[in-house]
Amino acid sequence: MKASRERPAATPARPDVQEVITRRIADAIADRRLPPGTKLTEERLAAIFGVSRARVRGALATLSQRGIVTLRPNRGAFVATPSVTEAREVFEARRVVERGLVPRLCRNGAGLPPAAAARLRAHLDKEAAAEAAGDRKAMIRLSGEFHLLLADLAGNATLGTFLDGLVRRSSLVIAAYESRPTPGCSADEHRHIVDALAAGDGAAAERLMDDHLHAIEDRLTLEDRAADAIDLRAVFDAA
Amino acid sequence: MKASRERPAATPARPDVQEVITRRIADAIADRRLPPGTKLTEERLAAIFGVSRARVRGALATLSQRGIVTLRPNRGAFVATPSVTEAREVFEARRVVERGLVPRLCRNGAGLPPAAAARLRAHLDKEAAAEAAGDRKAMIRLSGEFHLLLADLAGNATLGTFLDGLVRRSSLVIAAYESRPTPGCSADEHRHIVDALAAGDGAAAERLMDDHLHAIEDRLTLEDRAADAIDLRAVFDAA
DNA sequence: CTTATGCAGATTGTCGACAATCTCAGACCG
DNA sequence: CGGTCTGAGATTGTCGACAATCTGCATAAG
Repeated sequence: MKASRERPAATPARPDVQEVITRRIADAIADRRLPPGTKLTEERLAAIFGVSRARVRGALATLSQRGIVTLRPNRGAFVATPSVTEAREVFEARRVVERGLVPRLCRNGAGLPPAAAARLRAHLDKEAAAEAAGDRKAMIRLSGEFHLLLADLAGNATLGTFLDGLVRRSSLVIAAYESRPTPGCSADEHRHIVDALAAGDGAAAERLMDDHLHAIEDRLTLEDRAADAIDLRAVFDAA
Repeated sequence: MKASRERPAATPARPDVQEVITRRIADAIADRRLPPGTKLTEERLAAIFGVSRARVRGALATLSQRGIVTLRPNRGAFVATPSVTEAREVFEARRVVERGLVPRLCRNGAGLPPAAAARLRAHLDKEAAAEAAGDRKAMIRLSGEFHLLLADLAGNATLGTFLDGLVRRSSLVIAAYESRPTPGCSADEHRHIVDALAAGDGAAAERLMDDHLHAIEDRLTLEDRAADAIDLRAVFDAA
C-alpha cells in the first residue's frame, strides 16, 4: 500500500506556502506592479502575506537566484534593474533557446501536432482580443505566455523553466529600458511564427523567431542611464 | 566617497559562508564522493562545516533549485537521482545551448580569437595528460570544465550559469546510469570541436558538438532500474 | 552656507529552542 | 509465522529574539 516516491494524487491540496509567496512576488514583478529598483522589505512582506519573516526570506532568496531580485548584503532585497549587458545576454539566451525549440515543435517537416496547433491558435486569438480591447496589461502577460507555451509544447521541462526565468527577466528589461509605451507590440509576429511551425517549415520558423526577438530588443534604448551608473565627471568634462 | 553599487575591490575578502558551503557540497557531488540518492542530513553537515543548521538549509535550498539535490517534505535532502526523462531533457538542453554557443565563438567564419584558442588548447593538453596518467577523477572534472570554458569564452554569463547547472546534472546522470566504467571518454572529440572552431567552420563545429553530446548520452543505459521505480507486477507477468 | 559627527529608528543577519513529523524496532495479535 | 500497532529516537519545520549594520536627521563645527 505504499505510494512510492512519485505521488500523483497523494499531495492534493498542499499549497506549500513558500512556493505561493515566491510566485505572488514574481507575478507582481511581471505585472509591473513592482517596478525595477523597488525595495522589498522583509517585515512588510511578511505582514502582508501573514507569514513569518523566514518565509519571505526564503522566497526572496529563490527569486534572487532566478535573477529577478537583487540581494544586497545588509541592505535588503530589491526588484532587479538589469544592466545593459545583462539585458543583451537575456535576449541572446532567448534566441538560442527558442530557436532550439523549433526542431522539436515541427519534427522534421511534419509540422505541429494538431493539438499543439489548436492551443497556439487559441492563444493567438486571446492576444488579438487583448490588443483589440487595448488591454495593455493582458497584452504583456499573454505575450510572455506565448513563448512559455512553445516551451511547454516542446515537452522539455528543463528548458521550459529556464525560459520562464528568461521571459520574466525580459519583462524586467523592457520595464527598465523601453522608451515609448511600446508601438504596436507584436501579436502579428507570433502568428507568422505559428504559421511557419504548422507548415513544418523549420528554417523559416527559426528565422522568424530570431527576427522577432531581435525586434523586441531593438525597440529598447539599451544604454546606461540609471542614476547610479552615470559618471558625473565624464558628463561635465564633455561640456 | 561613495563607492556606488558595483564595488570592484570594496568586497575583497568576504567568503560569504552560504556560498562556500553551497559550492563545497556541489563539488562533492560532482566528484562523485556523494553518489545519487545519498541522504544529506542537515545537522550532520552543519557540524562538519562548523555552521548553524540554517546555513546548511539555505545551501540545500539553492542546490535543490539547481536540480542536483532533491528536497522531500519532512524527509530531508538527498542527492538527486535524475529520472530517465529528466536525463534526456538535460542532454537535449545541452545540445540546444552548446550548439547555440558556436556562432558566438567563431564569429561568421573568422574563427576563434587567438586568446580563446590558446586557452582551449591548453585545456586539451590537460585533458590529454589526465588521460595518459589514467587519472579518472581529473578526466571527469576536466571534461565538464571544457564545456564551461566554451560558455565562458562565448561571453554570456546567463547561458554560462545555466550550462553550469546542466553539466553538473549531466555528471549526476552519468553516475546514475553508466553501465561500464566508461570506455574511452572523449578527449579526442573535444579536440575535433576546437579544430573546427579555430578554422571558423561553424557548421562543422555545431555538428561535432551535437554528435559529441549524443555520443555521451548513447553510452548510458537510459532505462528505469531504480528500485522504487520497478513495477514488480510487470516484471513477473512477463515471465 | 557647506561639511563633518553622532544619535535614534529601522532593517537585516544569525542563532537556538520548540513543535511536528518521520523512521525503525520490538511487542502484540490473528 | 506473518502482519499490525505502538513507542522511542532522530530529523525536519517553524518561529521569535537578539546582535550587527545601515539610513536619515539633527546638531555642531569650519
